[in-house]
Amino acid sequence: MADTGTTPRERYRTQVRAEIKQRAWEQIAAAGASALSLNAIAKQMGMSGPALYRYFAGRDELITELIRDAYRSLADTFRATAAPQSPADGSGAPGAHLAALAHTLRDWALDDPQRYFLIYGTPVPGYHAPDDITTIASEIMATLLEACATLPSDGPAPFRRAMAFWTRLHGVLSLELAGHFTGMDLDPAQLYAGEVEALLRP
Amino acid sequence: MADTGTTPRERYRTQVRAEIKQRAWEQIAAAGASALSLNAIAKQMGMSGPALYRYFAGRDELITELIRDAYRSLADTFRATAAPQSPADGSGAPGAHLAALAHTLRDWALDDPQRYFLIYGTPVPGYHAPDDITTIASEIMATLLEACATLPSDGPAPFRRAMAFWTRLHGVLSLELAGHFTGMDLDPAQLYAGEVEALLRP
DNA sequence: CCTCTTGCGTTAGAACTTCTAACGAACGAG
DNA sequence: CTCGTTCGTTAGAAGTTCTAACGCAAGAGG
Repeated sequence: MADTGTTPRERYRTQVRAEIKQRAWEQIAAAGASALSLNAIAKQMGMSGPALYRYFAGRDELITELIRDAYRSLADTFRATAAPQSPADGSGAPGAHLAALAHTLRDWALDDPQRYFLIYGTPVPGYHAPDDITTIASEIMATLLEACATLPSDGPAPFRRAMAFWTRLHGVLSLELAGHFTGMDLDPAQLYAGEVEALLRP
Repeated sequence: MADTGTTPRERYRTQVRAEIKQRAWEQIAAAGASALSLNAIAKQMGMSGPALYRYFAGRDELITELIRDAYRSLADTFRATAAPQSPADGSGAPGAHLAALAHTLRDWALDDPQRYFLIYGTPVPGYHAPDDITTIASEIMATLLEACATLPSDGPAPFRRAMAFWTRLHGVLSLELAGHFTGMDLDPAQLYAGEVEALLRP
């Protein structure tokens, strides 16, 4: 499976890169992105520090790669979320695709909260993502926009609807993932579902 | 002004602590909380590294103190946001207090985005805020709840309304502050105002 | 099959970081 | 004026990222 690359060298290289990234994700899930340590990853893999620099130019490039993978993962997950049996003319349930996207988003975020925050969390003031990453970001937005365009248009314009969808769901989701709802006698899933429902009937 | 403490020693101590925190805020605003360096602060203040440990037990305690100050600042700013000339019986403009809180929140966040993210940004998996900080957090929530309770009650219950207020405004605000709207031909202030308006008429 | 270039992992070390320990000096209370 | 507390210092341990130089192993070309 997945013999990326032709030569044995390339295969080995991509395999090691993949393992490095996997350990990096484990560290990030455990203690956040700021606690990611190249040295610790190297030790876990049984090799000594600077060896990792054969695979990533540095900590920043590794993190950027993880951010790219996170965007890619969300974009693919969004794309794979088909409108459930809607006959392309938008009959069936009108907002089924949007609702499916909403629940896909929440599942994806809950699956790895720190991955979500790598995309939508606290920005680093100096940092600017490379162009290909912003391209993936607009892919995500495009998927959302398409789903909004299939709705009956007696409500707001597709773009306004998409922005409301994005901002409101991110609002609930990020506060939930950050733990701001704990001890508040509140079911985050229900709050989320309530916002989705409100979004589908304006 | 503000001669906190009686003895000269205490005055000097609180003054140095204040300067340390101020430099810390500058660093955080410039490069994010993860780039905060005690050594750099010490050098800026003309003293050598470990001297700061007389004033803060370590980096974590300093950051916790900054988080506390951020919460305190937001709570005070919220409390100071009076309902504009509403005669206590809730006549006048019904949602004036809520609208004022909304704009106060945005102004406060724009004034120092990293301070906002210190409260509502990416959480550190291991970290749990001390009890007094969660107390301040509930102060903020209480202010919001009170403002929601003065609304005509043909809409949702005050608690639901407060949650919608919180999550929706945080959704728009955090995405704006993180720069996710750049290059999107969209006025964040307008989007924000639109959400506020929608919040006031359900 | 043999060479030879390319790539990988190593150690050494510089420049950082947080943080502890021990020392000396200055300050203020008695 | 003395004496104890507090402050700032330097030294150093244990981390971190990252560069440089070295040796070895593995694949490519003759």
